[in-house]
Amino acid sequence: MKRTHTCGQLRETDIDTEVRLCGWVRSYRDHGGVVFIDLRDREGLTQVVFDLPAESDDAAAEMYKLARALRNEWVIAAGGRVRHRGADRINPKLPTGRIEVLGASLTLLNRSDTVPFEPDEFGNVAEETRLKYRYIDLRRPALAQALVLRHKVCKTMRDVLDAKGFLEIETPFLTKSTPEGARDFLVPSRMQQGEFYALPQSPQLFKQILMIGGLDKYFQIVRCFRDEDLRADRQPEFTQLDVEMAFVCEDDIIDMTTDVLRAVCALADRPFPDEVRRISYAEAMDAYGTDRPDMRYEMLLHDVGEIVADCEFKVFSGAVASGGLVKALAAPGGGAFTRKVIDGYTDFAIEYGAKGLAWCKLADGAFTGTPAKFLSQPVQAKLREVCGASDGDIIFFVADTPAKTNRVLGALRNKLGADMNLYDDRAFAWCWVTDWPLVEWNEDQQRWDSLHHPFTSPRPEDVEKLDSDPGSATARAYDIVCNGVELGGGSIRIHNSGVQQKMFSLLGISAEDAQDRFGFLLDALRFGAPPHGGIALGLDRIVMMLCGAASLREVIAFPKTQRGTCPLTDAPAAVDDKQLAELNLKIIAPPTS
RNA sequence: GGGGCCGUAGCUCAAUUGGUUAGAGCACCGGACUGUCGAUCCGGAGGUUGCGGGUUCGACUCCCGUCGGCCUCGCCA
Repeated sequence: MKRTHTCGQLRETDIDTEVRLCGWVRSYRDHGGVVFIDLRDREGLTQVVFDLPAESDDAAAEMYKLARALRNEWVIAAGGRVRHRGADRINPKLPTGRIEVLGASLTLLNRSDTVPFEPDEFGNVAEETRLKYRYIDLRRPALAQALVLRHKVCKTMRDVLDAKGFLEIETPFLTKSTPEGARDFLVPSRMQQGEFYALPQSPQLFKQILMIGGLDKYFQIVRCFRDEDLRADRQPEFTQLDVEMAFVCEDDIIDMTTDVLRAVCALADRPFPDEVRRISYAEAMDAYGTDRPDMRYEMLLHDVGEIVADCEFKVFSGAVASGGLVKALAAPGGGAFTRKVIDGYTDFAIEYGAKGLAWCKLADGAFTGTPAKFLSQPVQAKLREVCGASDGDIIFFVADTPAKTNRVLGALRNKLGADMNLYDDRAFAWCWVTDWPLVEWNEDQQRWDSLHHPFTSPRPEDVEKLDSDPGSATARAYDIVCNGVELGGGSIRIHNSGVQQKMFSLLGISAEDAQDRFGFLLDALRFGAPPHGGIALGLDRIVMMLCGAASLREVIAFPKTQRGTCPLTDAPAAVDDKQLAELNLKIIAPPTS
């Protein structure tokens, strides 16, 4: 039964070799006197030919009969000699297209029912069907190749880090709920009834403990769990490359990460810059309106508050007067946008929370649009200059609270960039976002929230600001961003118990609460914790980007639907009463379905 | 929790203003064919139009509800 080659392997140099291939019938072409079988495995496709046998040869006749009976997705082993196809029979679409195997033996290993869909590159099968029959979908070359790439990415990450002296160390999946950040997945404990483990949102605290334990230079390719609503780029379980080092500062982590990413991009044949640009959080927000700027194109945001502060257009001047932010974005050539297109952008802005979207078209040296008549000539001139706009362009304005203005106009910039084809789809624009604020004020909860997480260190010179002016304290945090997608983030951690306690108290976590939830960390920090820091990279997103996929589901073997279900296994599902009884649990409100 | 799109044969889709027998391609079954390569040709079978209710002489089509999928805002690093 053993195969000698894969279906993607044979070339002209293999001509006259006796081979044996195993795989799935992707298609069959029965010409009566000759039968072609396209045999597929995860490596590729090879054509096997069966010629009409001599009448006297019963064994060959039997084999030929079987060859004619083969159907799609049946599993076979076929042996024979490799031969050239002949100059006029070459299939340039296949890497193996210059050769074929002349079938001399054929074993039917298994039949297949008629498949619900053909696992080929044509067609467009409903996602749910693909997930339900994932074993068929996985035969699709694109999906198989994404998983091959994923494997190679993981291997490269391990090789690079191993060469740098890192240790891969596993951390628990059954751990403690720390209700910071995302919602936890909970696991009831049988032995400690009424108590729950939580699946880790990340191994954050364990890797810090490893540093304190002296196992500096740790990494792990690890599953993380977050019970939040799904998106195309968000699954409830996802994989991180998690790294932590002791005795380091920001540049050490950034350099290490850059080396990893450079190797990963090289393996996928993707460009990676010699030097990754760095941009501060403040600059990113100012010019791009987001903390994950898409640098594939310019078209920057401009703060025009000062220019319009005293203008007659109350939407602008009113926003400035009440401490808001007025920003503008000039779209080159946007003067040609129809009313319908502009209305579309207005709806888009409203989706993101804007009250509306003001715009002015520039033509013949003048502004048109709602705000135009309230903007004096000098104001119009300044807007032109600041936005770098000229006749034929359109300027969009958003006037709101600083956070909302940035959110809306930043999102609009992304949409315009895509709609107007402002960048090459194959471009990769990397940047590090640095100098993050340590905390931000949460208006709803009336408290400070950490931007990164509560274990991120402030800059040493900013520690005292935790008391005086927390909002102005800068964190030793950094995010790696590519094409407007956050691919990872990390920080230098707090390694001083007192500072950590101060941080908790700033975040409104009482001393008792802190001790209850993070006591083990606070204890550990008192027993010789070295300075340390690290980063976590989103593996799924990196692979998704490298293969240009539109969804995480294209790079995960067994992903969940948007409602967190698995059509293959039908998870999640009800459990036996016996199982519940062992856990001393009772379902009090049965699902209303 | 909100907004949007979608659900018709195994798969991908079509079906006029609400109109009489719901069509096509692929897959499947039977047949033909000695160089195809998403083979071709001839024939066949295949449907509770997601589900439940309603309006109507008549519903794939309109209305209400419900289930499911995808995108997205909120949420989430």
